[in-house]
Amino acid sequence: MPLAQWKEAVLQEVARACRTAFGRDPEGLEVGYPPEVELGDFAVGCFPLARQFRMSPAEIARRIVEAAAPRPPVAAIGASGPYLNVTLLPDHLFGVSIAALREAGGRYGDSAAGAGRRVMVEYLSPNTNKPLHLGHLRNAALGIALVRLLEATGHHVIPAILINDRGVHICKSMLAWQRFAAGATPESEGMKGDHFVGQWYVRYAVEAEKDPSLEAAVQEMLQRWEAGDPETLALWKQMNGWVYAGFEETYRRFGMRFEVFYYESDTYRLGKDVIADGLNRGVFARDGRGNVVFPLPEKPFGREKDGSLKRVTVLRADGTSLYITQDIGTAIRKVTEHALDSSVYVVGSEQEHHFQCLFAILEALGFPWAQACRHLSYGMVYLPEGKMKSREGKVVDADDLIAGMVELAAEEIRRRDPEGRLAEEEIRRRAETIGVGAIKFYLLRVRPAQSIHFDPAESISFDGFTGPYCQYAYARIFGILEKAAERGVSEAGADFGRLGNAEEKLLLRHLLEFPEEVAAAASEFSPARLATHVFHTARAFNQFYNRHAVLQAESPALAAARLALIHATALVLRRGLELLGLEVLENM
RNA sequence: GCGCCUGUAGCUCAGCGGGAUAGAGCAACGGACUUCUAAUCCGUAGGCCGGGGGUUCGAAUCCCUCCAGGCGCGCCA
Repeated sequence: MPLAQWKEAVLQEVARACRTAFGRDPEGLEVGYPPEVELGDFAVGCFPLARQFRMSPAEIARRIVEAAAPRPPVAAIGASGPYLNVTLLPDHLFGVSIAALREAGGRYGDSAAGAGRRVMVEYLSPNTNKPLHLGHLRNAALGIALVRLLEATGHHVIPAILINDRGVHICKSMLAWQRFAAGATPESEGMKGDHFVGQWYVRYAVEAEKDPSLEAAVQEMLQRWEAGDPETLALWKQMNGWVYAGFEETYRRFGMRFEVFYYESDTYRLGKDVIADGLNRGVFARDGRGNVVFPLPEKPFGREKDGSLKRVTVLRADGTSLYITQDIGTAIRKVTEHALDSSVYVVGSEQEHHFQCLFAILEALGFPWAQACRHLSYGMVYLPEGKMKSREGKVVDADDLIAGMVELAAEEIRRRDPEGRLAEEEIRRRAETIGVGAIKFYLLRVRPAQSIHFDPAESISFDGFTGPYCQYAYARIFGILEKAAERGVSEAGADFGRLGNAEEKLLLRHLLEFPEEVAAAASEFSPARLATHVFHTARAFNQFYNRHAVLQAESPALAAARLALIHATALVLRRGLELLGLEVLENM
């Protein structure tokens, strides 16, 4: 981590000057950056020293500068009010940093904070009665990025999905198909399986409006399903099979990957034994109606109006289970089957209370890993008209959105290739990477806690703070590297002492900060933080690119140094985008 | 009623373990392609950082309070 090394060098040099000036080591100093790169590479505010030396920070800064006798890698220390601005020798700063970065290669930015820890990340909980929508894509984008971020920080990550494949809602599409489809299949209709089934779910709602008796028929079907009626199970399996085939396509296209699939039809019976055991041990209690309840600790949950502890019902009096019953069972099953240290749930913020309860219960049951479990909560995705409601048909379908974005990207590619040199296959390949990347970046660029107001016009933009902007910067660098090879320009003989203009310094700073940003994004569960940094890096490159020539630089030694700098930039952009779940293109 | 989240430029957002003149992107206006890809860059304009109080040498950032919006608050999932 070269950045830590530079900061340490800065602190040591400041400390040395401080000893000369005051005869004592400074305490509590931190290294930051000056507001303008021209002022220096690093900055140290002298505020913490005011108490120590009983002097104004500005006066302390002045005296330290007076006493400074900079040694490599420090080139100069200047004072600006209460701040010390430290400039490093460019051949050290650029040379060492770039060498370290190139050495790390595709693993630059990785760390070992989570080494040895096994964590399951569960994301996306689709229902098998309708296709995925925009909300699922936000969930997926966050899940994909979180998996990669945790891996980059040394965790062993097991990506998992929980599929809601049973219940009344599933029976509705089954019933509608049975009554009205006349044997139609996805194949016969030429439809993607999940869309095909979703169509019958919608049809049910339409028909139930006209014929209230369908409600009872659905309940009956659910009972047959629970009783294990072979015919019902066969239909259920067939229709779910169609849906899974459709989902598979969307998973693949959006880059979702799951190692473990949990099905609610398997897990919905779990948890009862644990609850019985907890009841015996006094973790749970029975309320007046015979329900098994868990009294929520006052600390985070507060109390009821009457002063009693709030509680959640974990098992109904009649012994039937609830959502949380099976979640308790599934959580334990996950840990025991995969030897986990912790479990992460990527689920919408409307379930925050549910997960707080779940974790509190697991902790009360005495599971040591409960404290390490986390809920990555994210806000809603609103459409211009309001919240997405699948039953009202006001949704943005995931497949439609992806296809639309890919098509827009293809149009843009064709517009930039008026002579039609690109093969159709190549256009499609690029459009896929750009279109999907645009969606992912759009969904990741704001903090998870923020709700997203989906703006169709803005979401299809490829300019500014977008995925394609970052991908474009990478492609530009790749173009230069390609041309360098053609022209026989290499990085050999690079003189890093010639680097150091404002654009180069700013770019290098972003490269140096990358590892910290990756670590922070992982520990804060905030891919948005990394998205911002990748964008800033791409922008810093574009600014450099527009002002300075690489291959046509004033001297071969400078050209070689710049080549090394942009090569390092490409590595950071690629890795950063990769951690966000985006792919890069060598040509756009 | 209670809990959590959110409130920063016309719009969408970043910054919020306090520190130099509050930053982007979009939209608007004006510039830059004979030169490594203009999906780019530069410039102009646009802010009582929701209101009020407090802590501090210093507050968008910490504390209190109020206002507005969202989500949730045992026996739905």
